[in-house]
Amino acid sequence: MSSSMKDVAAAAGVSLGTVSNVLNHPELVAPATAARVQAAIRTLSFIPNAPAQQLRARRAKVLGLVVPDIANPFFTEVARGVEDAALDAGYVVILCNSDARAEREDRYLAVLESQRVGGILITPARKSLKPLSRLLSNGVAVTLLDNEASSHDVCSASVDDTLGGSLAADHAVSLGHRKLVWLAGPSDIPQVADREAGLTRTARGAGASVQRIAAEQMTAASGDEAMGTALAKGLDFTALICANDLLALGAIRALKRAGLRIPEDVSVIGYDDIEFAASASVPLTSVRQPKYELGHAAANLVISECEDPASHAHQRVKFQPQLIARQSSAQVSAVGTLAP
Amino acid sequence: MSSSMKDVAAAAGVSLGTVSNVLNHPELVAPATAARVQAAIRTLSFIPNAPAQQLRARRAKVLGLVVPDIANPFFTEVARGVEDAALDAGYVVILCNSDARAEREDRYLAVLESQRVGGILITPARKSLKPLSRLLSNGVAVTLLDNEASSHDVCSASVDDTLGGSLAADHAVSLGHRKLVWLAGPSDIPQVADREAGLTRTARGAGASVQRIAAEQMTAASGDEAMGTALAKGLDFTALICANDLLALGAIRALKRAGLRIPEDVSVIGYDDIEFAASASVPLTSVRQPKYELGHAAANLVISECEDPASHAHQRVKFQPQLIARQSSAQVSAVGTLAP
DNA sequence: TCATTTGATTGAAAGGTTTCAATTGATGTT
DNA sequence: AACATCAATTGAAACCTTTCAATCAAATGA
Repeated sequence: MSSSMKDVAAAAGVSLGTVSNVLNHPELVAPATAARVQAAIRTLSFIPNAPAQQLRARRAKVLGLVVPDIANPFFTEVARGVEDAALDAGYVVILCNSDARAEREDRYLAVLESQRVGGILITPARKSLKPLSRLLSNGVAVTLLDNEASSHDVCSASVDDTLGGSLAADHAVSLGHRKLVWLAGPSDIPQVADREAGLTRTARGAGASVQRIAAEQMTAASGDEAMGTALAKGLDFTALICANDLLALGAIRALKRAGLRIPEDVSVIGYDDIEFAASASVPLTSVRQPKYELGHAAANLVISECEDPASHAHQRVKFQPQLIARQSSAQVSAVGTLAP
Repeated sequence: MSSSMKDVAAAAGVSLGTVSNVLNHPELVAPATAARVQAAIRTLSFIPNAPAQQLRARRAKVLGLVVPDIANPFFTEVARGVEDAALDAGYVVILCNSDARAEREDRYLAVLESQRVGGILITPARKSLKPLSRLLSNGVAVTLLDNEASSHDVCSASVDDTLGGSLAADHAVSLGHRKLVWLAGPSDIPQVADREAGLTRTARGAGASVQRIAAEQMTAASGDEAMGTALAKGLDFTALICANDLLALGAIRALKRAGLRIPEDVSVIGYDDIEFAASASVPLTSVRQPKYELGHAAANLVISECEDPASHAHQRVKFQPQLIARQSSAQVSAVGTLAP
């Protein structure tokens, strides 16, 4: 059905090599010939066979995008940025949700290796870059997404999470809060660890206390559960800072169930500023990250490495977060909140 | 760097064909030989070259997923279903956001044709299947996603949108509402048209009136804008039914800005039941669609066609929607709402 | 023992592209 | 008229896999 360069060559009465030259090195071929070949391409509606090109080139114009969960609006927007950059450069994106599980991540990395993708954008499920070393030594371009590179053989695009944590703490403190609760996610997520570090440093520096709660996953359901459990045990605080907006949305549900008013009894601050933060039951104060830009920048980094590995210098792009104040946070009230 | 079957053959002291047989037809090779080959595969950590396999097979174990916008949580969940089914079957998914624009969709279809993908899952940007005919005649398996097939050369997986519209109308009517507003999206989206048809038929059958407003896109921003404009012009209604949840979330913002209370002054009903519907400023009554299942089923349809095109019979899988009542809808109040 | 069957392995071809050394034909130089 | 130069085109090899007809060796049957 679909025609090959051989068919085009026959139709135009030239050799295979010439067709290839028309496509890849037009300056080498006589204008008249080129026109004849182009005409043949159109009449046969020839479309190049990408797998054959990939076989020849030993690298595919394909990127693997490995994220914990595309259902998290943060990553959804990042993905849009990645995809737009990829399409512009003639690349295609394979979507890989690791569910933050090492086993599933490994499975995908093997698939991507098999596909001979040119580059991988990954928000790793674990700290070590070991699982990526095979790929790296095979010349696959790897860029860390929303993680800062610690080693020197990869690029990274990230947002300053320490600063973000600090911004959240500043905001709470400036509103008079001194008893903070930090709703963290799994402790092995580096972004969460950085936010926590920035938060606690800034909060304690300002004389505020920080109690730590951990949710099992970075989801609303998990945030609801963790907050519910903590409230049941008793908790003395006036502000809640969450590792991301999904946790915050879940936590708000738990707080409301416990009869607490937001922001009168508790101020809540999220992280990411997902689109739904603004339409939440209480519009959520949050630390905004430039999500689309993050994805776009990361994709451009890998692509540039793919296109010209020799002259590529690894880079670390770091964006700045920004605090967006909404109704979920307010001046601390005169009366304290519940004790056990 | 990375080793080929040739290397494995050399290491194991057998021919290329034997290595291939170990991988694809193990029953043909002597156990001892097989073991030797497997050992070589492990020591060389051989991973098959997918592009070469694809070239040979003339079809890649790759699916194209073409959706209007992955940032819409509805499609995000659908995508998760697709991806999980694909991974289980050893397929990989290329993510394509068409932005509901024909031009971008066409661009992606060309890319997917070039990639020689085995199958395509698509929520088309336009009614006609013309743009897909090339693919179809090249033997690519196509399954319509969230659209019912009208022709007989494709499978489809969809949700009964007419019923969904009807459920929404029933709900409003049963709460005593007689003046409904339908906040539609672009009129060329078939899902929206079906929902509207079900809605108006049921509503009028019950003696309720339906006024129509249209948003330009299926996004919260667009819903906010359309609702705001309509309210400014004056509107007499007690219930608002929206073509999807994003529109509803946006419309709620506009309603609140106009000083209307939900559900006291206006009942609002969404569509999709995205995760955030429950955490919205007013928990949203919505028509739930089995999103993950939809994606999963659609992916399994294409995959089964890819695997065995000969014995494949095209199918139309249709899911049932379900109304989820939350706080945004309530019994109509004694007093009417605002008139111009 | 020879012929036949069975089981295991091999070698070569095909799939579509790109690259590069080699060839052709024409133009310009002496 | 013989030669060098240059532009345009060609042919073949390589990328890696799968398939299938062909080969080989051992075992079975007569």
